[in-house]
Amino acid sequence: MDERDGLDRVIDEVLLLLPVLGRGIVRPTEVELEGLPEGKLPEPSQVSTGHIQIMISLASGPQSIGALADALGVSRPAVTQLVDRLASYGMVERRPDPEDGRVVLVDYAPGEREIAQRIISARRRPLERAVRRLEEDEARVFLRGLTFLAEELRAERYVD
Amino acid sequence: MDERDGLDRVIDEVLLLLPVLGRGIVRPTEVELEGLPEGKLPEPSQVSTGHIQIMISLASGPQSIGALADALGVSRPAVTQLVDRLASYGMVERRPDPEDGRVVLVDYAPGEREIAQRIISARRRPLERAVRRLEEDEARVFLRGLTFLAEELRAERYVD
DNA sequence: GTAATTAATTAAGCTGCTTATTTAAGTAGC
DNA sequence: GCTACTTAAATAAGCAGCTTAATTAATTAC
Repeated sequence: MDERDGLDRVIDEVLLLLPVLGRGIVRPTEVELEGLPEGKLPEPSQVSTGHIQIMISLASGPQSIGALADALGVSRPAVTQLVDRLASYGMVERRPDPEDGRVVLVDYAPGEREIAQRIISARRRPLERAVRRLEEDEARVFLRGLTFLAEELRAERYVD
Repeated sequence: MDERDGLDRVIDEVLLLLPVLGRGIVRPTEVELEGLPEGKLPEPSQVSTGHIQIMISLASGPQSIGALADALGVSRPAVTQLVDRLASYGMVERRPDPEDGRVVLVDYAPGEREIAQRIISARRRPLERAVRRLEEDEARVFLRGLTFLAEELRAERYVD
């Protein structure tokens, strides 16, 4: 009884908190170029979650559009669009796959790898600050909660 | 040293998980009307986080557009739009404020309060399942983590 | 009673996603 | 070696949710 109430209250609070988080997470943020070579990115460069996910994925080597779509959990056209934008920033390049003429491999443009790394770090910063306000075992619990939530959301979506 | 590594790994995993969550949270979901009076909502009714937030806010009485905007953390025009849609579903109504002719009060349409309640419950379900996979004290830690994250994201945004 | 403020709406525009369609390249069957 | 199927990506059209800037209407201040 007591436990139900306690959990229910927590659930309600999370329910109120999630939308704020969702918007904060998904919304693009201006990239601070502190210390970056000027002119590499056009001034009002905005980087969204999708862009970050792609940059992270490319860290393990060139990827096809399809592979990126699967990694991001979005459709192929969505990735085409995200890559278009990153390419227009000069951040990534498209290359034909020598082994299969149909696939397009996406990779960092020359020298952009470490710039991407710095952008990822910037994006990671608020998250890092938040997690560091927790003890290590608490942080693990936090991650577990997020994982559960992602699983349940996914399950809900595919119930149809 | 060891702790840094441990936390860093957790942070990286969260970084990868957040976009998926963000999309899952923000994206509208079809409302299952099981047991609801037919015809109340047009068939392909989609309810997004913003709509849910408004429905929850209205539980504590009629609210002005401005109050809702503050509660949701979005602009006034955004709320106007969300309310438009909910009104088109017949879920809410606009009413003039007798005390101030400029403000528009938003309230549940007659009889819609409990329907809203059921929609909120449906939306709450995956979240509830996720949280119930945690112990109560873990759930509290989870909520704390989310709160910290929301705070840090907000701080980041207003640093400019 | 004119001027400044405030609340909401309208307008225009952008991002990120979707599905359906098209184009191009690879694979099989005969 | 040509036709037919499949597969990868891009293009097209469209929608939701947000933004800022401009407009309309009501209130308050002097």
